[in-house]
Amino acid sequence: MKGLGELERAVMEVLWAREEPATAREVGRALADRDLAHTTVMTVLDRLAKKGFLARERDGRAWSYRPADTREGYVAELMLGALALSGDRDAALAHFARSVTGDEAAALRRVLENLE
Amino acid sequence: MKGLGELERAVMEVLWAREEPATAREVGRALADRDLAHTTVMTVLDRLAKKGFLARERDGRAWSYRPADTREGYVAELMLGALALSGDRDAALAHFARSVTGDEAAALRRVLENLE
DNA sequence: CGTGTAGTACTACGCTGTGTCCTAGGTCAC
DNA sequence: GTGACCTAGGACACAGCGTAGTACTACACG
Repeated sequence: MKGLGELERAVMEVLWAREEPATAREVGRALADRDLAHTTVMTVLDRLAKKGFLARERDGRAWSYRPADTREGYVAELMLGALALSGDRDAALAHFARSVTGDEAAALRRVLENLE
Repeated sequence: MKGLGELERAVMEVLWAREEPATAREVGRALADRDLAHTTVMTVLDRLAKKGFLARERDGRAWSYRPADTREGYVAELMLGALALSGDRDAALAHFARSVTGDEAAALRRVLENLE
């Protein structure tokens, strides 16, 4: 699992934040503050689709994009990727557990208890 | 927290695997199968030190390098970095907790219980 | 003492990934 | 048909990383 670039992540944010799929035009509008050329948005969308982060389907003449995975899923993937770099996964997990905030540790505990 | 490159990580592995600090020559020997030029090893060591992953001190004429952090610490940092990308940290943590193996979940649970 | 060995600093080059955009060309509404 | 809108594909710059050469310094041994 590779991390994404700055713009790529911003684009994913836009798509994760909507329920609906979006066209390049719409994503561009959502990123209006960046003042990007339309083709820039298209290129990024295209690359993200090629990398499997987005699925696309026709919407009239245009393509409509939607995330292939949830944001949480993506983050979890990244975390697993980091974990995989470790020789001693348990030790790394322990270190990690001690690094999150108390509230998060509690949240984690709750999830783990309800796991089965 | 940025991820490291292939060679950079390999070099870190070498240093994490030893108790003692090591010189460029020693690291090069440990990576003998890669058949790297001595200067290549030095460059990588230098970059890692500049990035803060290694600390170095004089050892005769040569520099001796040792990791600035443990491997588990590094992995935990990476995982936290990934987590920080999430809008909803708890949701991402939950997703993550459900992604690790059962044994790892148990290990996590143990750590979290002793944390309180 | 000279010469080789080993060490350092500095510079460089190619490849890949990412941000950025242009140009050329198709299509639909009016 | 003309304009608005869309796409595909190519392009270019910049950064990060793998890789290494050069130039210079210091020590050890014959």
